Amino acid sequence: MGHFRPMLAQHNVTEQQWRVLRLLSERGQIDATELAQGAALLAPSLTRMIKALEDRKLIRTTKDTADGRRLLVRIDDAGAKLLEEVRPESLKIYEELELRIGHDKIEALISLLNEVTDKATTR
Amino acid sequence: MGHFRPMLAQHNVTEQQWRVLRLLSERGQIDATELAQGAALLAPSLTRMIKALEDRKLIRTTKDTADGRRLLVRIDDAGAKLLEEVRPESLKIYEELELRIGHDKIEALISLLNEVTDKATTR
DNA sequence: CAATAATTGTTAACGTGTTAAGTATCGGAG
DNA sequence: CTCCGATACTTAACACGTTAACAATTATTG
Repeated sequence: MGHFRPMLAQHNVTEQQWRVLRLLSERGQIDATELAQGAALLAPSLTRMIKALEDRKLIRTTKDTADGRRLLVRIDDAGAKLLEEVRPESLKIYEELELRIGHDKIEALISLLNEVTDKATTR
Repeated sequence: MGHFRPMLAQHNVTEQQWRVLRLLSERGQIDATELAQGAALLAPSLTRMIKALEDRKLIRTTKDTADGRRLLVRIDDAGAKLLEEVRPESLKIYEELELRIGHDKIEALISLLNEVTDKATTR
């Protein structure tokens, strides 16, 4: 991820915040729990992040009227704009990494990691 | 590492602190830079940790007389004792993991990770 | 030898990971 | 309808990762 961080830093966004924004861009309006799962964040981290991102108008939140416990989150204009600005460069970095490491090895690594974390978690 | 943390938590030591203590136990007295490299820690993290561990008498430090910039670190009695207490249980956990995942896959994973991080780091 | 550069470590500021405890709301059993 | 457990977050406390700026010491160069 060290390859992406400089680019993200220029936009004052962290890796995790970027992940959250991309997820919101893909899925539209979702609740915090789904967001946490999708972005691989724990609830406390997400709570902090939502505040920060909302202050910067990158996202917007509303309480679910049907279930008062749920917090619905969606991307805001500034967030969508940021993603647009970052996209071309991020695609380029991905391509470079894939070129350097090789598609097969990336697949193999992801597969092994999934298997291991799965078995290691299955107590 | 989630398997080790509960055990380490009982001794009020983090994963990283454990790594530092093991390294000191293996290598004897070494300077902070070597320690940081060996334990995969950045200098600022190590600075904080050294203070914490020294307060708890788990390690001891002295300034290098030959080179006044260097800080020499070695394990202290309480630290060695802690390692002794943790060792049997940690060996057991390693065995369980190896049993569950399989030796070959662990090797394959380590090899792939090394290769990938190497290539990904080479600019 | 003096000025400057490089090395070693520290401090500060911020964001995140992790655990535990707390609040608010929902849902179901009695 | 009420109580009570479950769910969805929030808050707090502490440790680490990361970057940048800084201090102290050593090495180099002119």
